[in-house]
Formats: sequence, C-alpha cells, structure tokens
Amino acid sequence: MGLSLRPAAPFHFDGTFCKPSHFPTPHREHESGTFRQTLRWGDTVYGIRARNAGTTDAPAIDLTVFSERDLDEGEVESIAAELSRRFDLAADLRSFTELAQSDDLLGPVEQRWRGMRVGAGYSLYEFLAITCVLQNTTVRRSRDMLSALFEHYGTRVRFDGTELSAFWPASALAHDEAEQELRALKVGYRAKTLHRVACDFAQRDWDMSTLRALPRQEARDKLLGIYGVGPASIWYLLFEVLHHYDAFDTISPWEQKIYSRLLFDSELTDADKILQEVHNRWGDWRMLASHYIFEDLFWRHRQDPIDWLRDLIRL
DNA sequence: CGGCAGGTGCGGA
DNA sequence: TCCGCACCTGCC
Repeated sequence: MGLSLRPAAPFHFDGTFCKPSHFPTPHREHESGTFRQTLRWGDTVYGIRARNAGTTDAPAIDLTVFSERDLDEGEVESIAAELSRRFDLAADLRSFTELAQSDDLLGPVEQRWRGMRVGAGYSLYEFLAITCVLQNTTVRRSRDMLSALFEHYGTRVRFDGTELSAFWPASALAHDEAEQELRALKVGYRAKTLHRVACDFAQRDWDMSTLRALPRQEARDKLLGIYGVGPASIWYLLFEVLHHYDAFDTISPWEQKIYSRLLFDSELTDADKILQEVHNRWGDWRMLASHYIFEDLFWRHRQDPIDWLRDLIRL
C-alpha cells in the first residue's frame, strides 16, 4: 500500500537516504533513487520502500509500505507522518542555502547536496542502542557489536524482493538474564547500559511529540537523564533524532582530526579552536553544515579513497 | 605485554 | 562543580 510524499524544496533524495559517514546497518539499504528499510512501529514490523519521484526543486517520494497483514489507510498515513518527521522532510533549508553561498568551504558542498536532510530514521530507543555501541571504541568494533545485537535479537524481514533485519523491541533486552546474554555478545560493560535502557523503555516509552517540541536546552537536560548518555552522545541525539541544527558544542577525538584537516589543513588543531571556528562560520546552522561536509567527504572517499581518512577510520 | 580507543557513571575532594 | 578512576574488548 502506498502514497506520495511531498518534501519541502529543495530536497536531495540520495543524500537524505544514504549516509556514507555512518556505518551500514542491516535494517536499511539504498541504491540510487531507491531506499528500503524495516520499521518497527506500534506492535508491527513493516517494510518500507521510498522511491525518488521528483526533482530537487519539485520533490516527490513514492512511499510503499509492506506488511504481512492487510493495511488500512490510517495506518499507512501515520507511518508516512512518522517517516516525514524522522527524515525531516518538511525542513525549510532556504536560509541555509543562502549562508552556504557566502562560505568558501560549505558553498561547493551545499551545491552538490542541496536539500539533503539529517535523516537518521531510527526511533529514540533504537538510536540509543547505536550511541551505546559507539562509546569508547573503534568503528570496526561498534559495527561488530551492532551486528551481534541484530543477529541475536533482530528479526529478518522479506519484502519487495529483498531481505533486511528489523530492530528488536526494547522488551527483548529487558528480562533478568539479558545482561549476561549481552555480555556473551561481546558488548562488554555496555551490557549494563543496554539492559538498563531497555528496561526503562519497555516500561515507559517517550512521548516524542513533547520531546520534539522542547527547546534545545530542555531536550538536552531530559536526554542527559538517560543512563549511558553523556556529553559525547547527547549531540548525536539532539541532531539526528530531534534535528537541532546547532547541536555542536563538543568534539570527539576522531572528528577533531577530520576538522583539523578540513578547516585548518593540519593534523591536529585544538578542539576549542575548531568549535570557535565552526561557530563563527555557521552559527545556528553549525551542526547541519558539519553534517553536509562530513557526508560529502565520505562520499568522495567512497568514490576515490582519501588516504588520511582511511587511516583515521581504520575499517 | 601495556596502553589506548568515536565515553560514562560514580565516588571523593 | 571538578577530577580521577574503573570498565569489556580488540588492536597496535
């Protein structure tokens, strides 16, 4: 069952649904003009297919929802609305475009990716599982931990000629033995965090419409109350899940190295200096601007490997 | 082998 | 409020 979505112009389909700087997860796949993912929504797992059916200035997406049982129209509409929020389809990026045009670094990048959205596509709980496996380790190990979680707790879903994994519900990790189970999956001390967060969410999920409506500072304080969320994870959540375009006030070591290259053509520049520079250049758009620059860099890296970047990510 | 990595919570000053 | 420390595991 399907319907048509109308993102606000300008819109960049492939930039929104494909994020080369994020490591691949088994719940989504992308090829030019087509995106598929699984979606756990309510008590049901759906298959989602989005197809580009428009242009940058006259955007349209053909959305198809797959399910084992019959779907009613209201159900499909609520899924469409949720996906529109997750992928930030209504975003007005016109003043961002204006800002980019007067910036030597962002300008050419924005031209290539005009209309690209944040586009994480996860629920809050799912994204917390991601930030948890990102903590204090290397990209390779984060990827391995997430694969193990999907293999053990995820479900395989076949639809539209493909097979993808779906995220597990929080309740799957909430039973008493879950922490021991998780340790066996080599997630280390993160087992405690994953278990505790799962218990919290299994008992009471968040009211996302309230959270989305909060000013950044209040949303920040609320999210910091979640066990396992600290200064490094908080801006991932604020940006990717809540779309606060200015959520960029701390910088992690690997990102510091990348910004040092991009902004100062050096191997390592002082973190405060980078934050100052980013603030001066892009103001309230600084996190979105950084996102554009990162995706552009990783996209170019994928086409034609960049040596220093390969050394940094060591995948 | 010891140190460290894309952090965080906790106890003690 | 700020600081030092433990923590699973894999890689150098």
